[in-house]
Amino acid sequence: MVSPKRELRKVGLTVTMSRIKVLDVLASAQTESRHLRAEEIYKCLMSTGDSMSVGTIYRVLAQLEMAGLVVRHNFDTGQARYELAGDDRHDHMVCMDSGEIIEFRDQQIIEQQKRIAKEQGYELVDYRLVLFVRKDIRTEKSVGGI
Amino acid sequence: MVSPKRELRKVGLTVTMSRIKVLDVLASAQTESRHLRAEEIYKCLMSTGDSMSVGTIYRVLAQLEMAGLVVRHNFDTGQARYELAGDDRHDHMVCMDSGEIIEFRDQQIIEQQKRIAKEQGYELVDYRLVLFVRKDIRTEKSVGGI
DNA sequence: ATGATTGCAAAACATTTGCATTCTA
DNA sequence: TAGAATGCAAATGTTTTGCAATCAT
Repeated sequence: MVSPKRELRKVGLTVTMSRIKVLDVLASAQTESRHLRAEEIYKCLMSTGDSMSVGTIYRVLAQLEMAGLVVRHNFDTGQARYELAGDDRHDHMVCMDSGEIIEFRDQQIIEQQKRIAKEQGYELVDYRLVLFVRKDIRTEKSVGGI
Repeated sequence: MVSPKRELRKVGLTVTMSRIKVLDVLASAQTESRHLRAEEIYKCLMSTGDSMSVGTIYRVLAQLEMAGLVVRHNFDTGQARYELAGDDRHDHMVCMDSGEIIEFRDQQIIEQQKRIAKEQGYELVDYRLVLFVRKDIRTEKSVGGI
């Protein structure tokens, strides 16, 4: 994210402190590959003295998501997690032991999905893919009995 | 599902009216390839005169899920949807126009995922895959700019 | 100035839980 | 009969929203 202000203008949103602050928090979290919940963004802002109401955070996130600047995830059942949308579309794997979230990109899997959709007479518009993984200890295991 | 009672005993759950009724509703919904929300199960039971508290429905669904008799999905952000667990592991695509949910099975995509996990030094334990699709009208479109 | 944005608190919503009652084995 | 399951309602946790005050252009 070059400049929050520029990004906001580019997508037709007015430049406000709230939006800039939320983008800043997400940007700094991104360098650590973190995916934040609204509550975490709120606490993060509070800790730096930037107060903002939770309601506003949700509103800002919704607007940024609609504008395509932010992506919302639902890894687990529970709270949504947010991250900056980059040029690089990627998916996630979640380590079931450590809770660590690993990002990955794989063109092949997207092609497969397009193929599957087409086989049913549909066109792929979007998808959600999350892999639940464990450190590879050379154990032969299958998924869902397959 | 051969017999709800037998299934319940098999997984070590006592046979109660609530559990049987919920399994029945899910079984009849399954023939229409429906994935029900707790609220829908509740209404379905009410409409046939079988009253059951919402709290119980959630408790029963949680138990059935832990026992492996039921699978919980989170297609959209919002309420969870439940379906009977069958022997056949399958994934879903959601039509963005009609809201229709199509089930599909594809071994190739699972192999791809195993490969991706392994490339990162992990072992695939489970995954969530949902394709968002639209009736194929021969429009060339790409996903996420890819 | 004016329309969009925000704070605040209440509302909405799905889901969970405590406790007394009822049911299963 | 004992222990598990249920109804009911209150509690929870996340997210949304109405309205008056404030801000961006």
